[in-house]
Amino acid sequence: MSADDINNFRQIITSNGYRLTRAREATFRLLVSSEPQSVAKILAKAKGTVDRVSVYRNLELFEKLGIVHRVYIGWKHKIELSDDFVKHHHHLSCLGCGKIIDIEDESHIDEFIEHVAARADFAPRRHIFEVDGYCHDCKPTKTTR
Amino acid sequence: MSADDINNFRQIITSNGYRLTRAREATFRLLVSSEPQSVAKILAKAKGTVDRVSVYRNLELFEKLGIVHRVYIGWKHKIELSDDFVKHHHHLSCLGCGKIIDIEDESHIDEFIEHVAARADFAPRRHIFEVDGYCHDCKPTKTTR
DNA sequence: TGTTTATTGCAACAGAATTGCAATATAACG
DNA sequence: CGTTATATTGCAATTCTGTTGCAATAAACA
Ligand SMILES: [Mn+2]
Ligand SMILES: [Mn+2]
Ligand SMILES: [Zn+2]
Ligand SMILES: [Zn+2]
Repeated sequence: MSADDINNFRQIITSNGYRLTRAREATFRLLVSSEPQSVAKILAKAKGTVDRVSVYRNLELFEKLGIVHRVYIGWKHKIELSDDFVKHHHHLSCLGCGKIIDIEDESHIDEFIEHVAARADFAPRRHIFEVDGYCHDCKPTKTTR
Repeated sequence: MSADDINNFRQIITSNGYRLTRAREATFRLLVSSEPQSVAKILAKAKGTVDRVSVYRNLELFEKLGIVHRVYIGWKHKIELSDDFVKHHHHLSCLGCGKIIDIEDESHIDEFIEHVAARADFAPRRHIFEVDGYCHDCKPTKTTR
């Protein structure tokens, strides 16, 4: 989380006619970790600083303004900083240890989406793509012992 | 929903040592519509016929037995008949009218997953892939008027 | 038809998210 | 600056979704 990110955040909030508040900025700072976080975790971090309700309301606002977006990992959704803050991408998530590996290569998916969308005369806007499985350390196939 | 589907269903239930009950079969029949349905919708349909709790418990069982699986559409999960009933696939879902178009072509995604997984020494198990956007009839780009 | 026990339905509970509203803090203006 | 209008907050109460315990019920099977 750079100073630039904070300025960028302030810019988005104010330029859209919303007020720059303590609760708002505190909530934004909780999203630092580049890894996607569950709402529960964010609420836990916010405890004592920002009220639950305000966290919910601001996450909703952030989503509307494109500051964050949801990703699905392990069949639960998590919140992740988006676009200007962290480039859109996908994940390999380990069912064993919970590790989350970023998938850098977006172009293949975009191509594929273009392909199927064209055939159905469909104009794509967003997509979800997440993979579950086992990481190097957790591969159950490995007969280490 | 053919008679075969019902027989197939009964076969799966009994051969796994579970009992074929009124509530169980009624719940299965609620899944008829080949389109994925929200749990809320299924519960609404079940109202007065099968208790909420039994619906939950049986959907869980169906999932365990591979009779249904979850898909993510519009950032909410829905229940869809699976595998023997409907082959694994993905969707284009329209933000305008709610229409859901099946994506037949699974091989491209599988290839892509193999590719990224190999690079990370990751053993993939499941994946989510869903696209939102606008269908032919709802394309906002069209300047019809 | 009787016995066994898996399954159901109900009620009570738990946790996540939402809503109403008065108190407060921000932004804008004189 | 100090004042004002109102967006935003925090708290309480509520709703919603899913879960758990348990006695009544009904499948399965002899
Ligand atoms: Mn990521
Ligand atoms: Mn489908
Ligand atoms: Zn792992
Ligand atoms: Zn449409």
